[in-house]
Amino acid sequence: MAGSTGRVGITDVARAAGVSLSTVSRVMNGNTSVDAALADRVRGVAAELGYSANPLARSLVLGRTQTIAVVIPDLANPTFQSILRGLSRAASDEGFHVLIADTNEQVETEHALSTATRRRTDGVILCAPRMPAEDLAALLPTLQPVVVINRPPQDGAPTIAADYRVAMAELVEHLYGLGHRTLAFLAGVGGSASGAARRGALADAREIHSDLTIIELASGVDFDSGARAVDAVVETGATAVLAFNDLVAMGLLSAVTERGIRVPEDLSIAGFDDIPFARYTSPPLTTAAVPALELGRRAWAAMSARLAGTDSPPSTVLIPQMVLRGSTGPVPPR
Amino acid sequence: MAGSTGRVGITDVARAAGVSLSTVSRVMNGNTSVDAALADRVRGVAAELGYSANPLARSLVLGRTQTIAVVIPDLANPTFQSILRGLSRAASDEGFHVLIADTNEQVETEHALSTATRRRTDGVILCAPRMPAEDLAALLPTLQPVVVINRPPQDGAPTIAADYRVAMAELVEHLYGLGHRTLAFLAGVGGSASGAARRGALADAREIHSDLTIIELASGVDFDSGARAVDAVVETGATAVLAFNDLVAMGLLSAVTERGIRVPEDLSIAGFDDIPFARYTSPPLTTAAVPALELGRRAWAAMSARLAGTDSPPSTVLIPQMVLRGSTGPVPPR
DNA sequence: CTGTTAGCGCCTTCAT
DNA sequence: ATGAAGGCGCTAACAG
Repeated sequence: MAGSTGRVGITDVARAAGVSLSTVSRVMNGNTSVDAALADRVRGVAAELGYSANPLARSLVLGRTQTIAVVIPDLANPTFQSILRGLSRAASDEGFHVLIADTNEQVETEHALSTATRRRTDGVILCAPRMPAEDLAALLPTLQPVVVINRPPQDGAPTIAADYRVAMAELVEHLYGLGHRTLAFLAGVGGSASGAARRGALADAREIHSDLTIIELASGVDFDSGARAVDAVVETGATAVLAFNDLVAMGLLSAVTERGIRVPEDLSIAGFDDIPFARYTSPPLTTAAVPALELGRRAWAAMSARLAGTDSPPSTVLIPQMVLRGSTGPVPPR
Repeated sequence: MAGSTGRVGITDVARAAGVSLSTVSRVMNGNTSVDAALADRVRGVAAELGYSANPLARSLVLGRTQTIAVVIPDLANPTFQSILRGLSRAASDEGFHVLIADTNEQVETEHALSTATRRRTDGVILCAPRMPAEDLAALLPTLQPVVVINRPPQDGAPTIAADYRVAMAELVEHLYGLGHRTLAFLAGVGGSASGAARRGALADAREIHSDLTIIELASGVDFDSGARAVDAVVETGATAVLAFNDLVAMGLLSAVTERGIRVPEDLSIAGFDDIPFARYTSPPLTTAAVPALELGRRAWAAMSARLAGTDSPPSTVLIPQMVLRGSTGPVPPR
């Protein structure tokens, strides 16, 4: 293939070094059964010609690509960005490449996209919070090896998740402790696993505190939906708000401030996730710190273990840490 | 290969349909020269067996992977995130996959990483703001097809860039118009192309306004470096600050507010980029809106054109729009 | 219109 | 220790 493609192939090296293809291949793969002197010569020639093996051809014959796929719902969401970053760096440290698939919050495309990316990679790391449980269970076997992020434990796939439920419970207790008895919950988009976990915590809290009212309000998962919820929130008469995430909290905080409502004097607002910006709003946001970077790292570690045949824990759960900042305070006197 | 790998290959389909490999291949590739009835039967069998062509094998023989590589300096930077997102969605719309390479701000690894990713893809989109110009020029030919983001026009590679210079000039004029005569510039990390552009605008401004003093201060490109710069900024006696980017501006804003310095009454602060969070600080940040999503889209469009053999403009420049918010105001009376 | 025959570039038995 | 040959799964001439 000499000059045909412009790229130098193993054939060129073999010819230039006066050896066979196999020898070059062996040398390039560090096979020690090659005479040291010969090996050196081959390496010299390879270096001189700037040769390195075509990864595509290697992938085909070896059946591995040194690449993994990461499927995430929305590249614009800071939490997924952090997961991706943790993942990407960890994988890169072990010489793996990362193919990203942003499903753009379209649950319908998740199946096709993960299947498609799987075929060009050695495995997929799936972050699909809203895929129905049965669909997920049916999809997993076709994706092996696969690791799942932020879903309950699964059969045949390691799971890395943050415990949204205990974190939410902590947040509620925090507000209850401050004297709040009427809470609004900006519920985010329906059908997500972490949403169900949050809701579970709220149900528990209502059980525990009979004098606690929590009003669930529909919302999206971004700034705008938080800002748009302002009227609905005010109408509930709640003295504190649990936002689905920090984005929603920030949107609400901004809209509420424009209305002249003071936070936390008139209204307490708690976010969720602790995205990097949460500490820079004013007041800074009280929230639950989901360890997204670590989630990403662990997801890679699980994948790496599966690829190596090592077995890893079937399910690891990270506990978000509540971080108290200025956006929550005592219930206003009435 | 029937059950050997567990995957169904073209051979299985051919056998099951009682036709040759070529026929299956033709059908799967929409080659119309196949008898309609036969084609239907083959499609039926393929569907039944859940067959679809192995992308690796196709890549090897076709010489294309339907994948592009994106090299970016830091996945944690909101601007690069937006570029990536715009890129990823545009590419995905045309059926292309995206391999990401986060160089983690290590200029030394940019060369190796872009070369490595190039070999598994059909082209690379390079975002390497701090790579020395000569290194870039030398690297480009080896990466073809390649498109470059946020660098001056290059030989043999389309360039998509925002005009940091005119945007910075606008910001300076804005502050000058408000009466500010002593400005501090938080200069970011040295050696970046956009940094040079910013500095150029500052030099111009000093030419134009002989009564204008701009003091350059070292800084990083993130929150912390902005916060850390607070003492140095105060020492300069500047009444307004041009931060390298919104991150730095937000860090400074936060630190300055803690000091009891009021923004913009005591000090004006301007950011750069208009990241999504810039409008949610308090006061909201005056900044220059770099159209990062659009940068990403255009970069893909340029790549797509090169891949198709179409020619695209060798260099497109987008003008950031200044957006005036609350963090800048009239110079304080003295 | 369909089947047969070469590869794509590389790794890996199998001989020697 | 080295070379020759086969094949990874697929597409693209080349025949019929």
